[in-house]
Amino acid sequence: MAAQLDDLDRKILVELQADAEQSLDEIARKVGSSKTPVWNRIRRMKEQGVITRQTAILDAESLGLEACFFVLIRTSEHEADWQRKFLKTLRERPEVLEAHRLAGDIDYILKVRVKNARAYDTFYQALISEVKIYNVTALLSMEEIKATTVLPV
Amino acid sequence: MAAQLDDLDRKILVELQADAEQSLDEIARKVGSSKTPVWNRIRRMKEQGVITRQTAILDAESLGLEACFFVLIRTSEHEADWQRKFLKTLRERPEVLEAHRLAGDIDYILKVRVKNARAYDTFYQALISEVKIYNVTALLSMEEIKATTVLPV
DNA sequence: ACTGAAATAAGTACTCC
DNA sequence: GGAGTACTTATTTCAGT
Repeated sequence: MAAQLDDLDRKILVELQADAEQSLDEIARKVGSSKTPVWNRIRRMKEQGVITRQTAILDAESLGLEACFFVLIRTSEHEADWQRKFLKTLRERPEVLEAHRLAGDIDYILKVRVKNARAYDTFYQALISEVKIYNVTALLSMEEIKATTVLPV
Repeated sequence: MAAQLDDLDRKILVELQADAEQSLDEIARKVGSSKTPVWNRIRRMKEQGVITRQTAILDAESLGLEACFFVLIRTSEHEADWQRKFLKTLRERPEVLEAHRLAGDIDYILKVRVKNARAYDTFYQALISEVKIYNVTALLSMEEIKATTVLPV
């Protein structure tokens, strides 16, 4: 699954993660190469799935999404049918930004972005009405210390 | 802090979040407008900070980052000096993708992406050697069910 | 694989409505 | 505030090394 990447590829990825709006010329200059090889490598990395997509990152506060919760979920149900329904709900709800199935004591963790605590409660009520959940702990974020999409390459 | 956005602004944000590589013409067509207003609105939203930046999203697996941990941290220290050092450490470490200060029982939550469990342990040892921490629980992700940068607009 | 240049397409700015 | 258009700049392709 891990792609073969050389130093030049990695330098290009650093630049694209920092700012995907830079022109090819600019990226080429920064990584010490020229347009064509940079372009060919970007194309190859897109084909290989190393570069998934290019997106605009928005400021949650500006959109009025001022509350962020991490939700720890324990469940008693582990049947295929229950899980399918649960996962479907998570994928469909736009306020769920992340969802992971965990090893150990806690079964799932979610990251949920909403307008305020009331909106979280609405989400929570909807979630537990759709699927049976044994135990839920919501952790309220007071301060986003760091949030980056930049992976170390 | 919340910006005033109309329907057209929101439609543009939907498109930019879905795929920031689309041309202005394409976005204009999809949102039912023309180049000039779309361009002016994008520029305005960048100035206002609604659009933070544009970035390439990479596939963690392709980069060999196969392990993801959520780290719950309790601390006995709440002095300004300790906190400054702790936050500095988190911001400097590229494997820490997210860090939030929480309300309640648990003080901090981190999202950490590393190559494997051994790499996590290296990170953990480095962290606790730099700052005094009362209690740490690491939750290992078995499966990334959902991970999106798309905010509901 | 990289260089350089040519062809195509997109971004930017201006005028008019 | 939006449409149309002219101008500038970037992306993409291709021949040559």
